Amino acid sequence: MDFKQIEAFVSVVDNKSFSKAADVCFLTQPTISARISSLEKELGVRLIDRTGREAFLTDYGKVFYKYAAEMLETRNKAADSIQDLSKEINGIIASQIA
Amino acid sequence: MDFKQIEAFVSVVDNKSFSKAADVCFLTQPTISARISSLEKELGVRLIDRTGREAFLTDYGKVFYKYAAEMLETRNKAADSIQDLSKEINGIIASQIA
DNA sequence: TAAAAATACTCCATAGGTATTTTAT
DNA sequence: ATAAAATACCTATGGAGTATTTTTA
Repeated sequence: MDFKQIEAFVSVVDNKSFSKAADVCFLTQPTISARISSLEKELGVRLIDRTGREAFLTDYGKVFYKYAAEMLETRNKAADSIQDLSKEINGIIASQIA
Repeated sequence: MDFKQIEAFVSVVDNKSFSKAADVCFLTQPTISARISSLEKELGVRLIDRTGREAFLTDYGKVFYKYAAEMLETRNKAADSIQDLSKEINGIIASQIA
């Protein structure tokens, strides 16, 4: 499991389309397809049903989606926390020099 | 940010050593080094202080560690939930056939 | 028939290993 | 002097693109 796969999955779900997700992520449609396929292969289940014009979640996909959102959120929070601490520490260092 | 990097980080912290982490993860020490370095480069801060025999957390590392643990936990829960649902559904299908 | 996804293929980047050097106790 | 991490280097895998085919509404 990989953040790139997770991002692709969430984007496909949010956009209800592989090609739209590709546009939003600045990637090509085959790249999105590959990421979704490899994620599904890894989990051993189909997450997205793409028979028909709209891509929609399978039961597995519904379960996975909330974990996916949580993982992305935690990752973003982690990066933000590090940046905040970094600014704080740099501020302290700057005031020591002055 | 990448689950491989996160796993390496957590393992180094837990084992207080790059080489022990490598053994535990069935990888080589340079691979662990590379994963830690790339994670630190990405975040722009040092997570682990490796002056001295023991590898220990920096202030940034302490902050990052809890998010790292949470991301791994969520990932594992996601995989488990999918496996559980898969077994449940397969059970239902099996009983339909019988 | 037109749209959206899948497939085939090619290429390049990077991940990971081995061998070695550096560093710090 | 020794143990641990860093670095250099090489290779192979796979990630991502383009072009094309398949599918289904």
